[in-house]
Amino acid sequence: MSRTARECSIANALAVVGERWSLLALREVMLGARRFDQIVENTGASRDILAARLRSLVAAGVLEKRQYSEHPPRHEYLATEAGRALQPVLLGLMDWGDRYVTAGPPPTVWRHSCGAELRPRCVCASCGEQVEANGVTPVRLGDVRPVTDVRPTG
Amino acid sequence: MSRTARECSIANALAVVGERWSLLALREVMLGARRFDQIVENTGASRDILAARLRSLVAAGVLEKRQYSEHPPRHEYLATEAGRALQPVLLGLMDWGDRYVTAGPPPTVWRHSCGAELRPRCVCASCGEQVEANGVTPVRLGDVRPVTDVRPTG
DNA sequence: GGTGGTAAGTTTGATTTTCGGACGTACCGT
DNA sequence: ACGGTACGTCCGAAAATCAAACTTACCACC
Repeated sequence: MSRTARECSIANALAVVGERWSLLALREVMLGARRFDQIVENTGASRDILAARLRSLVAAGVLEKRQYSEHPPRHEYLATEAGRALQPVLLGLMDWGDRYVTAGPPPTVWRHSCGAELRPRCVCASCGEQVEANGVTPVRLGDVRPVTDVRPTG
Repeated sequence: MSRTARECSIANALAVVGERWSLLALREVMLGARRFDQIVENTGASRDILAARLRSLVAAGVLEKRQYSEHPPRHEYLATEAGRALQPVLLGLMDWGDRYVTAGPPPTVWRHSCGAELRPRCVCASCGEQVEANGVTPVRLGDVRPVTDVRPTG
């Protein structure tokens, strides 16, 4: 594994949702595709990898697995509060992808409860101003320290 | 590769910055660690993988590679406008990691230009209200279509 | 002019992960 | 009994990742 790394909540967050297919699986659950085969179809992940990802997301408390039929046994995946709290990350990625990667118009559009087409903005909770990269400065940094393993177990 | 997948800017964004170490490398550049050895030390990535990630981020227009010394030849990496535009994603991940993953106090703290400790919030650009997961509904979804390759070239 | 150090990678060979297709299990409908 | 659906697991092949050693290019000191 790695020798040293900065102690950092970005790294910690990515250890939980940063592996391939994890955020896309969460996206599907948020979009209402809650069943295994739908998530496979809509993400394009391999069945075994997706099963592993869903297991680890459930273990991390991001998703919840619920049985909605006993005969036959059928399950669905729901976002927990922690999972719903990732919405800003998904919306941020979508907005960035719309602007800098996707050619043509945004493939997916959301509506906010105010009635408008949702365009997410990142603002400072204190002053309400939009956060610009040059208006933000690190004031305390996590230490760089020896690590044995950066990655999630499982 | 995969058979089908949803056309989606989240997936497109992740094809550019979703591989392991990419966002952590960008984090380091944002924090002011612009040189190769610093990024290796602070992320914990292998040198060869990091070199590949930096190459692909430069190719995608997220980072820029600049020579700051000719003798000896030395280089640094800077965030482009597209790279700086990922700040909300990094802050969103950090905030989520602080809340749901990292034990104890936030390892890294930023200050906003207003003087306050930065706490990022995701709001609707139209009404300014904070975006809650249950206040957002998809109104148009990208098609699920056959794909040959979801991943970035390189 | 030889030794040591720094910076930015590249090479190497072993390990780990991912891939997609086939298979398994449990049930339902006809 | 046969076909279909849902939710995975298993398999061997292919690709990605790992850590350490090596390379190149320069500078500083003795």
